[in-house]
Amino acid sequence: MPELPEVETTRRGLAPHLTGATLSEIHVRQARLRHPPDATALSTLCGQTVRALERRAKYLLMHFDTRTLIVHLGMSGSLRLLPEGEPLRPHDHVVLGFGPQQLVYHDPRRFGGFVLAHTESLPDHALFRHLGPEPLSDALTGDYLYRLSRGRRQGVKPFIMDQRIVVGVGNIYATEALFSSGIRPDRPAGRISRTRYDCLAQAIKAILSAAIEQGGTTLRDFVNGHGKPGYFAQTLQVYGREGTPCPACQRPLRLLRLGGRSSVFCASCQR
DNA sequence: ACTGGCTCCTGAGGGC
DNA sequence: TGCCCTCAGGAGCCAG
Repeated sequence: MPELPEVETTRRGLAPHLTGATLSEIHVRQARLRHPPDATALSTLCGQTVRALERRAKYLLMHFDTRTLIVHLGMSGSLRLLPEGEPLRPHDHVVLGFGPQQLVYHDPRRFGGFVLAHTESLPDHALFRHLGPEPLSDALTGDYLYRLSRGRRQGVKPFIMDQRIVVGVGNIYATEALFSSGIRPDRPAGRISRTRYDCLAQAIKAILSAAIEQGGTTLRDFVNGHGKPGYFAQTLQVYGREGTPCPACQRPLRLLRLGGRSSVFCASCQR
């Protein structure tokens, strides 16, 4: 999935085409998603215009006249804009018609979905209430991570992947940011110095920003709003490269399993 | 309060 | 060729 850079890439690709467009029809072809789309509720958006397309964490927010349609891409989701009448493929679960173009939600693993919410109460919405700050905002600092991590024995990698701590950092970018800042993924979060958290916070921002610039990371099937892959995969230093030489010291990269997620790291460069 | 483990689902890839 | 196992970009829920 889509981590933050992939959702942001999708948002940037779609915004110029969807902003100001009026929804003409909605087809829910498969409602059994993690967040099941309610076809009846969604149909009340027909005739309304998209006022803005925003992102919060890994959620895409489609603001209509009276309500906001929240879209999550789960692990394998993508949105693409097609000419009306273009043939659909397997796992194209929801189609939003905007006159001559259609926005197609595709999600083989069905971990994503759609939630309709009242725009004015979005910050209080159950999906958003407990989310941490945006990683590219000034709220994410080394000092912030340092303070929240005190007393925690959990590994630093699951710690920075916890959306209550900071949003948008998934397995790929957590792995890369820890390599970049020289911190072992299994080091207890509470046993890392303020200085090293400064370095980690900067690495998270730098890597997410670079990934957005490159259109995100395509491992299997991520595509932006126009069906194009992202190019950050070629920039990845360690993710998915266990057993191959560390780009810095040439020693073989090792694999750990932390919180059920694979974590590649260099035992020599990361302490 | 934290933490790790399990779960939802489909598809790809490796070993035999 | 085919079968079975493991793993994959997320994240909510549960028990200890």
